[in-house]
Amino acid sequence: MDDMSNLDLPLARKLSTFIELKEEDLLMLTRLHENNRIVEAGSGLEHQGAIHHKAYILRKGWVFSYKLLKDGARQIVDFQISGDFLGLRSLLLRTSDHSFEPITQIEVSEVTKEHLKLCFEMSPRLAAALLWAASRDEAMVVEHLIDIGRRSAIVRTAHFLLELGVRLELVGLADRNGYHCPLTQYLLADALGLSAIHLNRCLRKLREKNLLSFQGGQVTYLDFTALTRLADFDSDYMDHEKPILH
Amino acid sequence: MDDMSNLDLPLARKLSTFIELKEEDLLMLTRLHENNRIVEAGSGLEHQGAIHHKAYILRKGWVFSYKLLKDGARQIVDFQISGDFLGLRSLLLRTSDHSFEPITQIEVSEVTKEHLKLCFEMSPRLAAALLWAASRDEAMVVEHLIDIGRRSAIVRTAHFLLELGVRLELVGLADRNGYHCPLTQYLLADALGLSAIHLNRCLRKLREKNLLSFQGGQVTYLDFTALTRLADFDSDYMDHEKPILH
DNA sequence: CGTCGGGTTGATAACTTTCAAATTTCGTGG
DNA sequence: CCACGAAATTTGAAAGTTATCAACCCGACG
Repeated sequence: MDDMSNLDLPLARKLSTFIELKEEDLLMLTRLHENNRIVEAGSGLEHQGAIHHKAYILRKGWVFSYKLLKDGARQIVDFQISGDFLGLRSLLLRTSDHSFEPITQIEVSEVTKEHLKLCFEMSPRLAAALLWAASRDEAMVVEHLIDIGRRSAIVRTAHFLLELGVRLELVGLADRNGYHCPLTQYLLADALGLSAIHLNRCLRKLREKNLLSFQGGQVTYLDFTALTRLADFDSDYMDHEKPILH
Repeated sequence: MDDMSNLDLPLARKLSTFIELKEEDLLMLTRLHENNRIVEAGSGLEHQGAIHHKAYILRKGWVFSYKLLKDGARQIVDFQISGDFLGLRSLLLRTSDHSFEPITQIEVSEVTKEHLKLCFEMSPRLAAALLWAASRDEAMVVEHLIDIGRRSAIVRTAHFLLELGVRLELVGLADRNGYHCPLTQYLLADALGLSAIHLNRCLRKLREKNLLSFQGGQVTYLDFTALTRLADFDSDYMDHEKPILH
């Protein structure tokens, strides 16, 4: 059935959690996924300040978006997972303000300005849903900001990993026990604004307290309730409702 | 002339920097500004988790958006100035994820879900421009994230104040000498993820180095070039082009 | 005049980074 | 299956940054 092949797309799965995707929306979604590429881990996708006017839908794999500072420090802004957009903003603004790099081998669908225009014209419902998804992503950057600004290193670590878990659940890549996570401690540290060494100690503390373990590419919740309590975790900001155009 | 009265709106001024506002756009913009309110400094506008489904355009004054943590700490996510949106996201998602509070007396125009719908239908150009503006605001939250995550306290302070200056320039409230700034050191500290005491020392250092002074509600650049160099400041991420729908 | 919010300063404590090095893990070729 | 090298993780010790606590100053305001 056509529906099945479409809901096979992580983005469709994500969107369909919130709006009922109609025939024309699924059609448009399929068109957005026509131009596919596979990119190997480690290759730069887009460079700071480069003019691209291209965006991607991440179908499979992990990516991080980051910015390098002139002193060589790196701040990771976000990790992207299946169903997320890459560089949607660079379609709207002249410069792309940060760079992307695949953590694993990834599969992406290229989305052009023309795609988006078409989408706005042919299926405004879908366009609104996409903007809703983008808006939701923004909400998570805000939470990330709060993590870094006002939470202690250990709380911050716990909170971030929980948040990541909820996102992965949305596309079926996590459950209440934990999830597979290909991040190195260096990557995670650069996301959390910590040194890798200190992060390592925080992870150890979380493990020793029997709250969460992050080993061998696997995040495991050891005591979910206690963990959310420690992390001051509240998934409300990811709560969902239909977007404005239904 | 009608144009003049419209460009008198800070939002119109901001948008018109990037797209040519046509008759129908200005008309729609005017409609968005029909329902006005004045709110005194210090009164809460919207509470964490409250369901509002209302947004505002800030016409005059300063607002901060923030989140309180359960341990009482406060992280300020952003300051809003003339022409900025308040709570646009709460129109799209069920919960508003953080609270707003006016710093000064403010003038706002209330924008409802219906307004936005109408806007999408009647003037998609304008709708796109509004989304562009929102996207631009998001880009600034990202820069703010980088400030907090990987810049030292003093660089962070300088960078943030420069960024604020550029935003104020867009609506005619700053020039290359500096700007009026009603923030207290406590507010600024909570935005930067610093203690007020440490921020105070950073400000002193910036003053002693003859880079920037922040006193008596006035930010003054003492040596703009040296300041941008210290702050690793690059306004590229705020660069502008026409939004996708022209 | 007294209070209050904001700003400033010093001393101390806590947290986090940096540097250096040992250990473990993992992919690859022998 | 084992050896090897590279990458990732872990630990210790020392240094640096930032927070916290406790005052004190100052101007606005009733």
